[in-house]
Amino acid sequence: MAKSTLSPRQHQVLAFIRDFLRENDYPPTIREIGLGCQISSTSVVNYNLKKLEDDGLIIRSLRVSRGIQLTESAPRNLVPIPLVGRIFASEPVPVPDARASFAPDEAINLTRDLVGDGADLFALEVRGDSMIDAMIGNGDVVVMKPQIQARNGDLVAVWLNDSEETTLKHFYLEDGRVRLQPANPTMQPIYANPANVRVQGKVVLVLRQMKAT
Amino acid sequence: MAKSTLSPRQHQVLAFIRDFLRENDYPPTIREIGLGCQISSTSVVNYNLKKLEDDGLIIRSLRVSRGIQLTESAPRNLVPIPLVGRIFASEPVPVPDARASFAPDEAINLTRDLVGDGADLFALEVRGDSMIDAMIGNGDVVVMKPQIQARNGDLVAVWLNDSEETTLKHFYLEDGRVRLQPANPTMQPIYANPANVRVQGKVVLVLRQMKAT
DNA sequence: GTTGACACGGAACACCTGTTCTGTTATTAT
DNA sequence: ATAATAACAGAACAGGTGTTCCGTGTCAAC
Repeated sequence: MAKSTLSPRQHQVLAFIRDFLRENDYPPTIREIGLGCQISSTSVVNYNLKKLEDDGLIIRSLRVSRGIQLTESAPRNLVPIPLVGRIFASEPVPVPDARASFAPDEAINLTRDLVGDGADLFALEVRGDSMIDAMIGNGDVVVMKPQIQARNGDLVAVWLNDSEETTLKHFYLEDGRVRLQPANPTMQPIYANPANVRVQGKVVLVLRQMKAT
Repeated sequence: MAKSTLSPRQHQVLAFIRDFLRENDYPPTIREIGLGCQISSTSVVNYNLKKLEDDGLIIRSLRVSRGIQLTESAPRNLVPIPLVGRIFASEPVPVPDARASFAPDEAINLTRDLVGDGADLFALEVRGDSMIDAMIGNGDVVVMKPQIQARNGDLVAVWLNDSEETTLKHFYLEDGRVRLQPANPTMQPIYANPANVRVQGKVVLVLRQMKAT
């Protein structure tokens, strides 16, 4: 049922479905396929679709309009990441609620190969030059994953209780104290008491967009 | 027509469309949306869909069954940018040929709202810490647009003839000489003779991806 | 109180859509 | 020649589907 030679018609139909899907984002109807492939009868289209399904090239949903999927079609690889606010040195990171509703008009879409599954991720726009020792400047966008605990080496956003500021540093727990290492290797680390630092999230990705020309 | 706050219903509908699309690869009908969102009337679904369309979140094809596309996942929104090589301080930027063939597995896909039209763009991976005064570190990826001339304020990759190195700086032509200003405002500019600098391209975007957990 | 916008329900309509049935034509095997 | 099969056309049907019209209730403004 799987392997057989495709007739020219079946190639034509398959190609049409691909093109149609690329153009419209939804599959064609039987009659639209007929129109696009110069097939005057719906039964003939249905006939060839059945062949394609027998060959495992498409999957049909019975009695469903436009119920055609390409088996080759890749899973959706765009992940919308809500841009939930800004990050200042003088304020804690505004970590969003677990399932807070977000306005997708304020979202950044990235491919799955960049951010993986993308669950729980959120983005913040950096204001001010206070993160410069993390090589992050004014206007940069940081994509973060909310988490309370950090592992050694993670670039995390931490709130320092006594100095009352947010900073982005590489996190190391060693000898009972926390070393916060700037990403810029020419700068010196900060040492802090674990009780004094509150990890708010881990930086997954940094995005800097230049002004339009 | 574009800017408004989405009602909970509209969030619910939008989320349902996303989930349905992920599950079936084709968009839902109005009645399927109503079923999935506990909306008993098709007119109400239609009403909310119209709102979503007015907000630019979906695109509807009139009188077409399942004629709904998410603007966020429109295929035309994705721009593949070839990752053509690495950039060292000690070598000129490897600007690619106009239409050199590139393997798609070595490409970065970004949305059009980030990089615009995307024509001619190419990406380079930065090696070494020599670009730190531009807030660009080892492993960062820079997306560049090839160009010979720069406008004041552009962040450009330039090759310095006499010191024989590549650097990323903000470009200013003033009083017959070139001022190369580091993006990091705490650092001092370099002044150079225009004959000594060769502009190779303009930085459009910087991407920094953290190591996987 | 009245008005108007907003969100929703119900019903009806016309068309779309998948399915099925009956034929027709050309090719190939027997 | 005859039969079988593949590929196609046309028509008809039942149900799906988008659209539209007419309501109801709520809420804030005036």
